[in-house]
Amino acid sequence: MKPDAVRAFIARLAEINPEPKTELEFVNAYTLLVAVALSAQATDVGVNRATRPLFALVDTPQKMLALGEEKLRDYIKTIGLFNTKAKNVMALSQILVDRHGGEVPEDREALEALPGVGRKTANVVLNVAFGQSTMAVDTHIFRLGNRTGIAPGKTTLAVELGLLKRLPPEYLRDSHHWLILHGRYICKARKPDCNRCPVYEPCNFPDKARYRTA
DNA sequence: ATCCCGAGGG
DNA sequence: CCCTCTGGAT
Repeated sequence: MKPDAVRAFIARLAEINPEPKTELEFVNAYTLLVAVALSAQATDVGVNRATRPLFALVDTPQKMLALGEEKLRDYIKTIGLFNTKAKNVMALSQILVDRHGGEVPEDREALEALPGVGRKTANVVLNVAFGQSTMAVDTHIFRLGNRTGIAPGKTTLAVELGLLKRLPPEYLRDSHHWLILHGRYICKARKPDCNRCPVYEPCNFPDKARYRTA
């Protein structure tokens, strides 16, 4: 996609949703970190359903350690990969207490050193909790990067770097939300809703006409 | 059967 | 690169 089309694409999404926000529920940087760590291969709706009662009681790593892995597992049983996630959240909470004064570190290296926290999760925390213009590439953004032609790439890292390079800087920080929401509700994996698409014009999806039926 | 705000291990 | 972990929704 040409630079002008990329700008038109993102500017249109910005126009529709001037103040985009995360649909994951959280009350502070720690609960955001936990929520994102729990979101692998799960829907936001499913994660929120599990974390709502949890975060009402547990909103610090100290409280998580006091809760214990068994009880945490009960809270997140309905989310996929719950066993690994429960272990990771406990281990990560212990590290926050031991090495970071119970706070969520504000740098990528320290975040990615936490168990269960990779580049994508670190990027979300840096962006949402600390205001950095990172681009967290999840399943939706990876699909959109390739499907629309904004930033094609074989890996999530390639798509991330492509987006960082091609998106206008002033739109960078919020683009994470615009793209993810567009992917979730319009440019869906199975049946992209090209009829309701606000960026049909600049989009380079080869099959877009085929999905505009009614 | 496929997808959902992935990460870690081999 | 591949595989595994995993319940819930469609």
